[in-house]
Amino acid sequence: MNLKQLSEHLGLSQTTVSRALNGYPEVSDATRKKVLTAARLNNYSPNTRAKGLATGRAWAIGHIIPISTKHEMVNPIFGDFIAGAGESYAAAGFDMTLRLAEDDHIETLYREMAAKRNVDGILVQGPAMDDERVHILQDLGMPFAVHGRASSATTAYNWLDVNNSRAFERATNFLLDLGHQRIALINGLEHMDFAYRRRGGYETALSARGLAIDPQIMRAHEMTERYGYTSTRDMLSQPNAPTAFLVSSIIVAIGVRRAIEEAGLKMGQDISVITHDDDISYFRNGEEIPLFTATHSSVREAGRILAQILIDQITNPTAPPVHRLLEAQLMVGQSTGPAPGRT
Amino acid sequence: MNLKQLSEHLGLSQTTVSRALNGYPEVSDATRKKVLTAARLNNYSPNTRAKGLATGRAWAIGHIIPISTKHEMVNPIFGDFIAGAGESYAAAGFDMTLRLAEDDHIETLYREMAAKRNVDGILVQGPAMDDERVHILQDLGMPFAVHGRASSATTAYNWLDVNNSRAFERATNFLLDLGHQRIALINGLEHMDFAYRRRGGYETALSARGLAIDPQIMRAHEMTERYGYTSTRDMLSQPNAPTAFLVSSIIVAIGVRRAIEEAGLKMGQDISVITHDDDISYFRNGEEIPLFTATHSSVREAGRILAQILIDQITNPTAPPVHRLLEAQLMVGQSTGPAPGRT
DNA sequence: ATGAAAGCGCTAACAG
DNA sequence: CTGTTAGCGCTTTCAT
Repeated sequence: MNLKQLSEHLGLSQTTVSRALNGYPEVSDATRKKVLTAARLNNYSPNTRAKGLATGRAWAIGHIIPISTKHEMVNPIFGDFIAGAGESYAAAGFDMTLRLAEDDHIETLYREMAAKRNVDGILVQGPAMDDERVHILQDLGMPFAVHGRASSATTAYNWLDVNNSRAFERATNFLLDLGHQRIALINGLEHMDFAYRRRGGYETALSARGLAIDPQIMRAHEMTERYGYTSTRDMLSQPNAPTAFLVSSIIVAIGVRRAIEEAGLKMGQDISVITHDDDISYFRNGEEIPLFTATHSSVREAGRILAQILIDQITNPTAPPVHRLLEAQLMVGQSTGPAPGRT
Repeated sequence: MNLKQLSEHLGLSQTTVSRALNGYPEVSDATRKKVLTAARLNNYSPNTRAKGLATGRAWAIGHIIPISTKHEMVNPIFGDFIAGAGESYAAAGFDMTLRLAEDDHIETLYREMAAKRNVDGILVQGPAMDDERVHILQDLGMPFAVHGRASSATTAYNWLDVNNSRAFERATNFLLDLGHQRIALINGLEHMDFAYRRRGGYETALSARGLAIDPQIMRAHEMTERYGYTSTRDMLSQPNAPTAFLVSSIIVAIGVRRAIEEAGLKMGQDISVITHDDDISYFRNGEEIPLFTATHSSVREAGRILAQILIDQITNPTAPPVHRLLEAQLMVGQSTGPAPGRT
């Protein structure tokens, strides 16, 4: 059933029916009611492409997932984020268009999407320190919003981020307060913005207490379980082994915990571990790992907010960019114990 | 730059330019060459909505993710699957439209998508035993393909699945050959088709050797780490505890392993564990868990194949439905050890 | 308050 | 081989 058929069925013009359906004021209440019920009864929904062609809007938001670094997709927070974003999109009548792209084709893809006009805006995930995507999108005049921040960008743009440096500074202080002197940092790749900031917070806390930054107990790598395992095992076998670990991802922490167990050490007794991740979707039902979580309850909420920001931008292109910095909230679990000999 | 502008720029009609671009044979080679280079130089890409409106095709495939059971999104195989599907889509010029839906709104959503005509087909993931989606889509006349199978469906449809029952039968036999008599099954929710089939394979193998099916050492639940942990701990504390575990997901296996370690048992020595998952994306860099993997190398390949099947169906709607059953390949790792006292 | 008609950008008969 | 023309289904002036 299309608009023409519906209008013929009602004995009205397409115009009136369209206006009634879209809430224009110049339609009488009686006709509007008739139109709305008829539409419902006949299972009428406007054809998105026709509507888009007429309005110059695609009614879709693009999410581009880089595939060269598997990282993004596998990240357990990914699912929650797009679940939240999807809620906002659905409420506003937008679809979510997913595209997978090699890192080195990203610019071509953006240009193509802009030309094809099949998305009204793009949501950028996992920005690197000097992320080029921000510049490209600004260039293209394509509305966008970033989950995280791209430090290199100079002009204003829409973003939402967790306060990563503060979170790691507080986590480090927390461990220092417990008496730890050797705190290892097992970080993500530090060309990524979030990882860079996390390291900054860690170093700030150490420096503030006059402690040295020791590269021997700092690691940065793609966040896999294996990475957590090997780096922890490696550091534990060093002469001056760390007594605490600050871990940048819950996935990595699985490996960390395994290495600790294999070394015959007891979590929360011989050793302390704090894991930071934006969300805990993977372990939602397990409380054994202490966590920072964003105060806005979860990454899902972040997705919802950021998507709304992008929709607002699309709806009102002249409005200034918006950004939100969420504070992480410390949650302490059983495996965060005091430093050895300080029980 | 749109078609009109491009054609004016070239001094040709829109028709000729369109034909040249779309590879129609009745265009001279000279003109085609001219058109193609001009298109490239001017960064021309056809407007998807206009093209869709004219062709009656949306150039998009829908992936609907149920959100009531978080399960789907979090599942690590999810990412690989859509990565593979995305490749096929991109090659054929299709976009991927993602929608999140509550389980109980799925029919409404399907009807709406069919009416809006913003997807040409739907890819169904994670089918349950008596999945209604197959029937609804057949009803709507919407092309679709299923990753897995919906056992209840009587008419033919497109699907691709791993041979779950054979895989679990072989895994069970493998453990039986090692001398195990008490093999626990830690399965997914058994209203899901894959879990139902897996249990079938397990029971077949036991029955073939005249062993009893013991509900005491069988579990079925949402596949979380905690579930693996608690159910394993529970079963290990039973009087006649299992000496081997057959686990239905790599995530669950993390919990299983933790419970085993906590019980002071040694993997591959006191106890055996076999984990089945369609893919190993999460632990791609870790070899410590034995796995079945689909012979087609990975779920990514499955996504690629199934997407292509769907595209073929859309392109040629009269062709009969296609299905593929992939055999799992047994891969044995260090933690699959002999039964206790049989070294 | 309602309708007629133009047009969004493209494809696909139909002509030549 | 190339061009003219009529839609695809909707929104949106412009009339009435």
